[in-house]
Amino acid sequence: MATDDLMSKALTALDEVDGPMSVEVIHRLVDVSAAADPMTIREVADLLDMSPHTLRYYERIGLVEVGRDASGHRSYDAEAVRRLVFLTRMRLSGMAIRDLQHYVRLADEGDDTVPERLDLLLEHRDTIRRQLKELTLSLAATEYKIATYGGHTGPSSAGKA
Amino acid sequence: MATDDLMSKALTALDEVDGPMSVEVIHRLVDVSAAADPMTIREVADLLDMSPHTLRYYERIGLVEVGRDASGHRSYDAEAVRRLVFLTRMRLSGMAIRDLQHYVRLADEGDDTVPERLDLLLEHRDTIRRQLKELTLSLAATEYKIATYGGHTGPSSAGKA
DNA sequence: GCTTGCGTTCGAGCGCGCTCGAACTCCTAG
DNA sequence: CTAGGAGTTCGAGCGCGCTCGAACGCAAGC
Repeated sequence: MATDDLMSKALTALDEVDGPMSVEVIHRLVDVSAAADPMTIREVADLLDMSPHTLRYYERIGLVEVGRDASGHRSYDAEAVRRLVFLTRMRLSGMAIRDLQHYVRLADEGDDTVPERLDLLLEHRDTIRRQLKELTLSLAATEYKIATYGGHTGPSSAGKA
Repeated sequence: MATDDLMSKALTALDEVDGPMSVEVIHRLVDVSAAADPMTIREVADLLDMSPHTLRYYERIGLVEVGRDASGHRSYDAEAVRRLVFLTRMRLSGMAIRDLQHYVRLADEGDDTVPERLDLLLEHRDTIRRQLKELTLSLAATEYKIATYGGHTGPSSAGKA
């Protein structure tokens, strides 16, 4: 499959900014959260850069099922983590919680719903593409404005304040 | 100035999808709302793809000043339209209303605040770049998932339903 | 003249996606 | 034995960005 294409695509998007997080992000992206053993809520929260509050919220609205350990604490297995990685990736690209609930419901209904899920994904892909275009325009507009203000349009403003 | 660069950049982002709106969008982008004479709220709303409600809201929270005609109706002059084009462009790239209020306040204070405005723009530019990366990752993830579901990763799903 | 339609002001309401506080349980370290 | 810290459940609250409804004004067309 064209996984390498996707990878290189993703990697080219990672030049410049951020730097040290690129590897981590790629791992998250393809859910190489490999680790077999269950994680605590804190660990998952740190991994996905979200709060434990939000993780509990996602569970309670039915986005993910999470087991408990002996003392009643949440225990996120590989499956749960995988799903959460996917969910946060979709959230980051603007998919509504409502739609994720729909998707998850379909996923839980089994293979019969693959076509419908595929449709949802294709639609979302188009949405992302539209967003990319809008953002690119906004970037151009912002850089244009920066130029009129006499700012240089360098790689980053990181070292300013 | 490097306006042509920005233009071609923006244009390359417009291939594929949408088609007929590209010219319109470019016009909006560089606020070639050229038209000298004032516009009605409906016209501005249509131009910017937003509701009259929202335009009134923007005015009331101080983002833009709008005059009235003889019968008390809003009359958007070129300046107001230019500002609204800019504001919606910033909104589309995720700048918070609060920040736009700040920016507008600075703009109304005169040229002394140009450096601070420049800072805000540089920061926003970086934000947009981060978003572009996140979105690109999400797109890769989505296409990956589509592939695992057996979908072809063509240019668009437009002709499906 | 009267309706229709688009505009006005004002304040309230809403959907989204968290976010928080209270009250409680459990484990661990000192 | 006790204090601290991290987890739990439950329901309520909040910030954002609109969005709407009510009551009204004005101007054009039948």
